[in-house]
Amino acid sequence: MAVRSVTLVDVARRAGVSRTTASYVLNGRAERMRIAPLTVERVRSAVAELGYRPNRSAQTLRTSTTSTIGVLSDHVASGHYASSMLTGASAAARRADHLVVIGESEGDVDLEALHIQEMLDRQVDGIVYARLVTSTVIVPDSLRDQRVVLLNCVDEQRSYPALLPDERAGARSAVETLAEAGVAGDVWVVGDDPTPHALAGPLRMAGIREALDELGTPLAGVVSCPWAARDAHDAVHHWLMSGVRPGALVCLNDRVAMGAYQALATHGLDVPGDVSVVSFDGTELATWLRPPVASVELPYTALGELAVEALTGAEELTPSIRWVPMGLVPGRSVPDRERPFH
Amino acid sequence: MAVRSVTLVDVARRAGVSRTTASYVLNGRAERMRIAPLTVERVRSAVAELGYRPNRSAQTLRTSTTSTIGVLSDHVASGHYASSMLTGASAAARRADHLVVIGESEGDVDLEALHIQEMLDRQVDGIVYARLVTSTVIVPDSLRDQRVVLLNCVDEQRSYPALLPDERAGARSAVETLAEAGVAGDVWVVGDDPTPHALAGPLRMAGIREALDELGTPLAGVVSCPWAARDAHDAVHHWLMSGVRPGALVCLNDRVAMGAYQALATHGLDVPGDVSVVSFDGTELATWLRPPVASVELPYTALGELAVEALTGAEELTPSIRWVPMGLVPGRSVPDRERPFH
DNA sequence: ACCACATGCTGAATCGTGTCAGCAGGATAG
DNA sequence: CTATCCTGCTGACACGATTCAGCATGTGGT
Repeated sequence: MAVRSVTLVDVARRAGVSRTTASYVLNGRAERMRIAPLTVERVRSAVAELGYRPNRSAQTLRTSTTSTIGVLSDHVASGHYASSMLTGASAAARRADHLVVIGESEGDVDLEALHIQEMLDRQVDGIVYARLVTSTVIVPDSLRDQRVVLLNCVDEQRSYPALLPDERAGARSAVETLAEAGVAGDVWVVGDDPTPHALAGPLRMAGIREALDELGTPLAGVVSCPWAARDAHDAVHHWLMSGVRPGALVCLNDRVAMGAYQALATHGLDVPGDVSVVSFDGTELATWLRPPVASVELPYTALGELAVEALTGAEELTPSIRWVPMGLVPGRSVPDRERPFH
Repeated sequence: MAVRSVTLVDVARRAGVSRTTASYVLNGRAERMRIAPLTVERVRSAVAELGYRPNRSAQTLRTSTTSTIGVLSDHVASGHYASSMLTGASAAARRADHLVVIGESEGDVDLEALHIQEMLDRQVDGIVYARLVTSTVIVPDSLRDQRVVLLNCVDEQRSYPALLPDERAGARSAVETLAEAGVAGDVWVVGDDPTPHALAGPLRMAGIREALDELGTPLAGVVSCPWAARDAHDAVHHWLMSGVRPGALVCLNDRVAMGAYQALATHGLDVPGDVSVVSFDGTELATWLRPPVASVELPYTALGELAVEALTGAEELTPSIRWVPMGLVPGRSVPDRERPFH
């Protein structure tokens, strides 16, 4: 701070060349500008000896680029998993020599506007507009004409590039997991579509129905409840009281699966002995249950990475939806076909 | 982008004054510089009419300040709760008209060094050096002479200001919760200190022991296990097999509590009817258990806020540890004295 | 001997702002 | 009438980089 830092002039002086030449070397224009290899070498070693680091603000002032990506989200944190989106974003940013600045709107439009203003003032090179829960959004006008990628959401006009988890394919793989294990008996879904703008529910349901239909074993039914552990417990508990004995449960998220586990235990039903269970989200919670539940993973890390890669890459951004594959976090909640009685 | 943005020159021209005068007005130096009130007004309205926003990079180039705080962490995400630290940081930053840039080192020293370099290159006004798990750290040399606040960690030399959860007081309040509920029978701790540099375990143990000693009912014993659901289940399960019947369990974190719940259920023990349970961390997991477990909350949001406030504030940063209070997330895992039988 | 051309480099303008030093002109003092 | 002071403003340099246009010098062709 106190010591005046090394500037390009210092480097140039040390290398015995002009500032211009030094600049060309550092910006990889040495070739095109016909700088002699020997001179290039002199500049390079001057940089190394002096520990020169370019002043980012000065560069920004000239070039209007900052090597910075803004990530704007309604809730960075609250969702246990969503924050791994930041992990992905941060990693991708580093690879591209960028930095990530974050803004959390907490669902408040005014707060969001302020964050956007701050980011634009700082001339971020691109903005990731993210939602915790997959949903349809109205992108603020202030982002028009900016480099924007929507993460886990889409705008109604489809005028921005968007990244969404491929829930449909994910749902199919959940059903396939059950099929491969040779699950006998009826397959039921637990949960339903809770909020109006949320997209995951319907897509998951569609994928499940499709896959089951193709297998010739249509969905036995749906136990409807909000996507929370407590609600799921109560719903499944009452449902089991009626005497139904399902072969498998497809829980629409891990918290629902947790509630279902609790209810199954109360009724003396063993997982996977009596009932198989698969779930969605792939949170750590899935691994904490006994037995761990097989869960279709929300690809938050990949979403974060892909979004930042799109923004830092040179390619044009085209408005279109990209469906990001969901992996399966394996569990012991489905019988193992190889060793069925282990 | 295409349209050249409004600069201070435009404002000055419109107000019919020099750039200097406009600058003085905007920096609140009008008074000291004896700018006539009428002139001030003219500049103000020119700013409003033109929608002028100062160019941050140009300001930085002159002043060497960026109104930006860097948050450097080993794992922003993986810990379900830690990310609320970012929520706090982001909120506090907004209040101070600052922005937060993040860097996740994933425990890799080289990666950390790169992130630090990027942040220093961008001349952040301060850095929050954070750890997911409370621990003793060695702060990289590159941060010497920078404005740094340690969050959830301390350096051995105690040469930086540090924020730590007040685990000791938190542990006492956990025990008090049990005492107030009139818990009968022996109190046992589940868990132990798992990793060498982690600080939370010993502090929690110390607080628990102190509080119990003061109550005249010393700790009955410790069921030792790593801080994970599965390990806790196995440990508690085996322990219960030996016939012990505890009055209350103090679980050293929520995942341990989850494992303990599973084992208690296997042995037909009811919470809180047969055994009371309190826990630490205050994650959402605590609320998902049946019944929800009372848990001493890690104050991540507050830590984030306080760290950023310290860095954006004008006060000197003094090397010292500040213990941040931990709240109690209420649960139904302890009998309610008012209505003991529900 | 002359022009054309390639080679290897540099001078100077520019980005938008902050701020020191100083300048006109009127009021006041001696 | 001159010297001094205050009021209200402005000129010009600096921050550290990028980049266009141009300037010597050598080299080959006719």
